[in-house]
Amino acid sequence: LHFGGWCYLVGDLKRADKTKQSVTILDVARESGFSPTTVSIALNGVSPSENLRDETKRQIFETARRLGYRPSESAQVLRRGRSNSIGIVVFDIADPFCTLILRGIDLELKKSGYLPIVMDAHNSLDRFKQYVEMLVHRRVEGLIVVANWLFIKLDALKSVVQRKLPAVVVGRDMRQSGISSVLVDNEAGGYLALRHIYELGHRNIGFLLGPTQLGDSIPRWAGTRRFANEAGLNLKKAHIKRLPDVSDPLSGFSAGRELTLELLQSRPEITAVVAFDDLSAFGAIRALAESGRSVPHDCSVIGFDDVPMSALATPGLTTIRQPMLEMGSFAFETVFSRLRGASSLQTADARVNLMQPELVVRGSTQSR
Amino acid sequence: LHFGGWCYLVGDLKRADKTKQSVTILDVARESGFSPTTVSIALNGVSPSENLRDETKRQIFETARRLGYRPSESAQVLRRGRSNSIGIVVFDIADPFCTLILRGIDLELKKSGYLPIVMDAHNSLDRFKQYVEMLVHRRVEGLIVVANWLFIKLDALKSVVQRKLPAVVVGRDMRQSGISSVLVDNEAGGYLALRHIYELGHRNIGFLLGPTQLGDSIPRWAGTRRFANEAGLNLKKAHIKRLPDVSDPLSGFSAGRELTLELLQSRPEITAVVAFDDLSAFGAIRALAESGRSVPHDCSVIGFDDVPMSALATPGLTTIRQPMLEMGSFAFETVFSRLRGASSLQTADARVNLMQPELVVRGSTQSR
DNA sequence: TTGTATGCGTTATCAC
DNA sequence: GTGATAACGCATACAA
Repeated sequence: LHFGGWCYLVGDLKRADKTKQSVTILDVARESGFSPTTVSIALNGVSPSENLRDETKRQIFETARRLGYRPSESAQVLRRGRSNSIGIVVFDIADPFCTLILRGIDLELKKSGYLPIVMDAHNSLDRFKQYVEMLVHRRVEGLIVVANWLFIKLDALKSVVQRKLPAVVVGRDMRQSGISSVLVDNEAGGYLALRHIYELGHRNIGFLLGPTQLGDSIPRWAGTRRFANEAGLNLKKAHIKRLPDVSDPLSGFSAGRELTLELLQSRPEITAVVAFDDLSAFGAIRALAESGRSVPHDCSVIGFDDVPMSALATPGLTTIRQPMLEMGSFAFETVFSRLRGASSLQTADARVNLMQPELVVRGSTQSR
Repeated sequence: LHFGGWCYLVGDLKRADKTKQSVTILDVARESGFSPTTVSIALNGVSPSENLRDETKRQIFETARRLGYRPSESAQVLRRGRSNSIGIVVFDIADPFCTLILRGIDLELKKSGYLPIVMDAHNSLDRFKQYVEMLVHRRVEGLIVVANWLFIKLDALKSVVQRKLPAVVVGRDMRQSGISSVLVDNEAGGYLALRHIYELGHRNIGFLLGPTQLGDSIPRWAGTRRFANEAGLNLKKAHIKRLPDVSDPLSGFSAGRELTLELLQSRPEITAVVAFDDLSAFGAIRALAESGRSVPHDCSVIGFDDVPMSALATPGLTTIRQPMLEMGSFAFETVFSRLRGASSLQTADARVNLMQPELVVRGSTQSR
């Protein structure tokens, strides 16, 4: 059904010259014969819409559909005073870890009708702060931060806290900033990793610890030590290396490689490496290959995260899986529930939600 | 400098009860003693702003800064009639290929002042169409599609074409739909891949071809055949396998593995595999390992794309690199230039921009 | 049950 | 050089 022009009624000639951008609620009103108010009420299904005659509603919907009417986002936002969008700042969109969390967020988000505004901080703290400010000024109604690497400045989110914006950080414990977090249970994961290696019969085990600045490092290592204590395993200092504090995301690989080379030189008796994460595990595997050892025959390696690559490498990397999709979905739900309950001013005490990790056994570990 | 309240002038009492959301241009006007018009002119640096007294400008800027004034996005959009945003639909945000292109886009985009609205289609054509419609209705001023896998429906972008929205597709040739594309030169890449393997002395070479539905497959294979012709190499049909048409992005790995297993069974004399892409190359490597062959000692493998994982695997994967960052940046520039020249109605003939691939030699290939 | 009038914050037009 | 005014498209209090 096609009309030539858009109905020749009063007032139309005035704007007939300016190329009509898009069909507004006024067009629907004129075309359907009702007032803009009635149209708005009917279309939004609000207030006294249940009192509208069914026939009226039908006509209005029909007309709107026929004209292809879509409400103007900016007009709605301006009028309602709510931006209808939530901000997402991801530390590194090229990091598969972040990417899977993003997808988890997206899965829930799309049901909610909110528009995600996602910004990629490129591993730069400056850019991160800048983007947070930008999003706050855009009046996003909530904020999700997807963190991976180093990221310590507690003040970077202060304007968010000040405005009591519903916010959550995935991958970092931000309690101290007064912001809720969604985290994997690093302690449990560290425990699982060593237990797996131990149960395979390994006793000479090298360890690649996380950078001191990274919040994950401490509990992960604590979990590992807890298992060692329970099992009566003696962790020798010379078998332990720590990844340096650097913000380059690829550094995990090269640092893992170098530290493993050192380890192998001083302690060639090692038959397993417990790496801080998958990236350093891949570095370790590279180092082992370079020093003529094969994985898993000569040495087992276990990682942490379960990035997609871990399943695709040969041998597949045994690792401790973080439930990234679930973490993302949960993060959104956290923000969303605060959005819903916005009226009842929840004190929104910053809480940390721990997700359970899971051992994924692949080809890179084998019994001794 | 802090004021209690926001200046007690006419009309203020009226709204003094409603909690003031944010500082508007009226606040700046009152506070600085000028009219909203003047403030707007000064702040935007438009029209007769050069005629404003320097002192006036200074005062206005100072006041705006002091009050922390930020213009309301929605009001600007509503008034100017331009959304100030461009839409980006990515086929699979969990695909590192897409992700790097996204970053390339972002690098240019952030300089431009446009807001990116990115949508993740999750490898679903339905969702893709839905998102395109959504973005069009949101009145984005331009559109970038980041495609990776199968994606053939030409009509999915028809509303974009109809509205003559500046648009570009990265990773797919969409000339037939009347949309410009940014692509790697697949023909050249296919040529480079085989030349490398050939120059290493391999003559019994297995091939993993791309799915028939995927536009990249044909030119890539054509390039390979061109080199074979020039070198007088006879491509034996039994050495050639084709990946199936499926849309699951991980299928490349498993299909690559299975086809390579078949290949090895029927043609054990093979000493090199030219894979369609990195994912199928990793599948091939897995298959080789499973059948007791080591890479590169017993068999060389070359991929295509250079996803980040290729550098991290052990051995590193030799591959044909697509300049993904550059492709992303170029894509944005294409859209942006059409945005700038919007007035002069460029017929915007759909053109295809080919980017040159590059051979990256790593550990997975070795001379025979 | 439906219509009128108003304002959200900004900018463009025009008058002074 | 600067300011009054209207309008962008929509939603709502209030009137009818």
